[in-house]
Amino acid sequence: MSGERGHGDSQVKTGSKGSDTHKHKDKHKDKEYRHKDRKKDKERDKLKHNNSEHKDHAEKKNRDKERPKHTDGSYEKHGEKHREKDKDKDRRREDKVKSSQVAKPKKEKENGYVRDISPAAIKNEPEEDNGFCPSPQHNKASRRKSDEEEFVYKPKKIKTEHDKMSKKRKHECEEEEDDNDEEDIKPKKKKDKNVTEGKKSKKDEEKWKWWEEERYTDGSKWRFLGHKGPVFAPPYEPLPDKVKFYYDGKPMKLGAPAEEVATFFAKMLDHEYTTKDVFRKNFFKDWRKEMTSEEKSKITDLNKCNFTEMNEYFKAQSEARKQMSKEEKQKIKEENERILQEYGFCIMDNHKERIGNFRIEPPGLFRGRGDHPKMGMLKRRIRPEDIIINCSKDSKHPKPPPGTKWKEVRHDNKVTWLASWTENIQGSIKYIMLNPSSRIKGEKDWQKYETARRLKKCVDRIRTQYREDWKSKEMRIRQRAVALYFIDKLALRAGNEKEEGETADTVGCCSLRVEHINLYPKLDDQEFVVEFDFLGKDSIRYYNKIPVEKRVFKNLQLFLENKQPGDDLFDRLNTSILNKHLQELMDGLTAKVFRTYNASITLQQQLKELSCSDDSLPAKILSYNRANRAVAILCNHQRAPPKTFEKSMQNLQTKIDEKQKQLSAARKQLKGAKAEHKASHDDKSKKAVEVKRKAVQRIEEQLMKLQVQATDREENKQIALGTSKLNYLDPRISVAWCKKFGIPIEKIYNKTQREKFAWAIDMAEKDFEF
DNA sequence: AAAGCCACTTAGCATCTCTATT
DNA sequence: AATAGAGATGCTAAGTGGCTTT
Repeated sequence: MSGERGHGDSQVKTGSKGSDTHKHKDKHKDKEYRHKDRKKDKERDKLKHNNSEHKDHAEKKNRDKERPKHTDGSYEKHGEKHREKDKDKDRRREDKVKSSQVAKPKKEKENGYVRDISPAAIKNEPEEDNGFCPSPQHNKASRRKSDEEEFVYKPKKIKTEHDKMSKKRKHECEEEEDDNDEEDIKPKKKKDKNVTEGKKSKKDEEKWKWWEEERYTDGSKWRFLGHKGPVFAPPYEPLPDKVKFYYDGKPMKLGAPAEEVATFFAKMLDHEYTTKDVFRKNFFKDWRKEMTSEEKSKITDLNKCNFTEMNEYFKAQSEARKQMSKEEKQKIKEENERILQEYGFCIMDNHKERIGNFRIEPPGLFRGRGDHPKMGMLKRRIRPEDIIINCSKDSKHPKPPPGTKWKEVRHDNKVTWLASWTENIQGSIKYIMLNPSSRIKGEKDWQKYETARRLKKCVDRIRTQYREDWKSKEMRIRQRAVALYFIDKLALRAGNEKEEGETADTVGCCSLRVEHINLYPKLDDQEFVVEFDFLGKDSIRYYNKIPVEKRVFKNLQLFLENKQPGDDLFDRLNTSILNKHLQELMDGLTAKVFRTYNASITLQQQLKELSCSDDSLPAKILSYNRANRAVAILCNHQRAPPKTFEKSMQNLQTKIDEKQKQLSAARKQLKGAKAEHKASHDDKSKKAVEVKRKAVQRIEEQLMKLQVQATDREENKQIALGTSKLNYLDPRISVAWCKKFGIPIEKIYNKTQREKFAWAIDMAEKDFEF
C-alpha cells in the first residue's frame, strides 16, 4: 500500500517557489472576480439542486480577505495593541478562573466521552483544600474510573496499586516528609532532600506508573502545582571596544540597545536570510527603533552598515568555546546541570516532573519558515513583567528576580502550563509546559491513540458515507466529502484559514486553492489523475500525482468551474464545518485523527508485511525503518538533506568505487588462477583457485553491503522519520512488534523516546492490535 | 457566523554530544 | 588524540481545534 500512497515524483523542498510572489499579486485581481463567480455559483447550485439553503460561506471568506490589512506591522504597535487587549483579557480571565473554581455540576467531556460530574465529587475538593500531598483517598474521589470500553489495557488491581503508590509517593514528594500514611497535608521540612537525593528521587519518579491510576474527570489538570519559575536569557554583554561597527566605512560606537540588535544581525551574516529583502527591511525598521535619535539620524541605509568585524568576533568566540579545556567544559556542564536541577522540574500533584522548556526564549531576529512576511523582525527580550505564572495557591510561589515583578500569578488548574508570555511578532502566547515523559502529556498522547483506534472501528462506515456524499445534491456536502476523501486517503492536514500577510502562504486540505491542483483525465496510462502541488506546514512542499475515482474527478471539475487560480477549491467548506460534521460521525473525531489513524495503521500493516522471523536482527530493524519510512512518506515528513550529505555520500561512493576496483582485481586474479589450474591441473593451483574464489565472494558481499547502505541513505535523504515516530505512530504497535520478534526496545526507541513512551512499553504485549 | 483568543500538538532545523575511525 | 559523522537534544515556529466574544 505504501506504493499506492507514495508520492509520485521526488519531492523538492522549496522555501519559496519561484512563482510565489507572482501568485500573491495575482490574488488581489482574482478576488475581484470572485463576487461574480459566487453569483454564478449560487445560480448553478440552485439550478442543480433546488433545495440548497446554504449560507454563502465564500462570500464571507472573501470579505475577510478584502479587509484592509494594516501595512504597518510595527511591533510597537503590536505591543501596544496587545497590552491594551491584555488588560481586557486579564479581567476576563479572572472571572473565568473564579467561576471555574466554583464547583459546577456540569457535563464534561474527556477522552471523547461525556461524563456526569456529580457535585459531590467536586465538593470533595474544595478550593482551600488543594492539598499539597493529598491522600490517595482524597485523590481518588477526583480521579476518574478507568474506562473499560476505551482502554483495552485496564489497570489491574487499582486499589492495591493505589495504596502502594500512596506510600511511595510520600518519599517522592520532595517537600513532604512524614511516613505516616494517614494524613494528607504535611509541613515541609526536608528542603534539602532533593539536592542530596536528587538522583534517587528522579529515578523513583521514572518508575511512577501514572497509567495505572485513575484520571481527573472534572476537566482539571492538577490539584497541586509548584515550581521555581522560568530561567531568563542572560543579559546583554556589550562588545569589547576593539570590535567595531562601521557605517559608511567609518567606525561608529553604538549604544547598548542598538548594539545588541546589531549583534543579532551580525551573527547571522553567513545565513542567506540576511540577503533577503524582506528580512533586511524588517530588521532595519526594528533596529532603528532601538537607536538613539543621534544614531537614527546617522544610520539611514542598511547597505552602508558593515558588521563583519562583529561577525568575526562571534566566530572567534565560538571557536574559542570549542577549544576550551576539558575542565572548563566540565564546569559549564555542571553549571547547566545545576540549573536543570533547580528549575527543570516541578511538583505536580504528588510527583516531581520534568519541565519541557524552562528557559525563556532569548531575544533575537525572528526567523520564520518559508516566505515569511515578518522575517527579520526583532523578537524582543522577555522580562519578568511579561510573565504570567501559573501554580497552585498552596505552593510556594516562584520568586521573580530581585527588583522585578511577575505580570501576574494565577492559579488555573484547568490548564497545564506553568508560565506564559505574549510574544511580539504574531502576538501569540508562548507557554512553559511539561516534558513529554510527564503524566499530563502522556495521558493526552495515550488518549489520542485511543481516539484513532475508535476511528478504526467506524472508518468503513465513514468511507461509505463520504462516497455516498459525492453524489449529494448540495455543493457543500460534495465539497465536504471530497475534502474528507483527501484527508483520509492522502493524510492531508485540515487546513485552517490563516490571516493573509501575517504568515507564509501555506495551505492544508480545506484551504487548498485552485492553483494547487491540476486535473488530468488521462496521464500516461492512468485515468483521472489529480496533481497536487502546494506548500504545507512549515512551507514544506507537497507534490503528488494520484489517480482518483471518477466521481471525485468529476466533482473537482465542478468545483473548479468559473474560478480563478487564487480562489478556494472548497469554497463552501472550512475546517470548522468539516469538524462539526466529523463530530457527528464519531465522538471526538476531527480531521487530524485521520492522520494519526492512517499513520498507525500503515505502520502496523507494513510491519506485518515486511518482517520475517527468520531475518537477522539488522534485517528486522531495516524492515522496521522501511515501515516507518512508508509512514513518513504518507505524512510528507521531509527534511533538508543534511549539510554534509553530499560529502558523506561521496565518501561512501569512493569506498564503493574502491571496492569495485578491488573486485575486478580479485576477479582477474581468479581468472588467472583458473587458467593456471587448467594448464597444470595440479592440487596447488586448484587450492589457489579456491582461495581466489573466496576472496571474490567476500569482496562482493562487502560491496553489496556498501551499496545497500548507500541506497538506504539516499532513500532517507529527504525523509524525516522522527516526526511520525514521535507524534503519529501508536508506540504500542512498535512495542508489540519488538516483543513478538524478540527485539530489544532500545533498538527502536532511544532513551528520550523510551521515557515518553514508558506507558506503552509497560502495557503493550506482543499481541497488541492497533 | 465570523473573529478572536487560547491551549495544546506537531514540525524541521540548529546545535550539542557521543561514538567510531583514523 | 583528533576528527568526522551520526544521533540526541534543544529550540521555537506553525499548525489544529475548542471556546468565547462580537
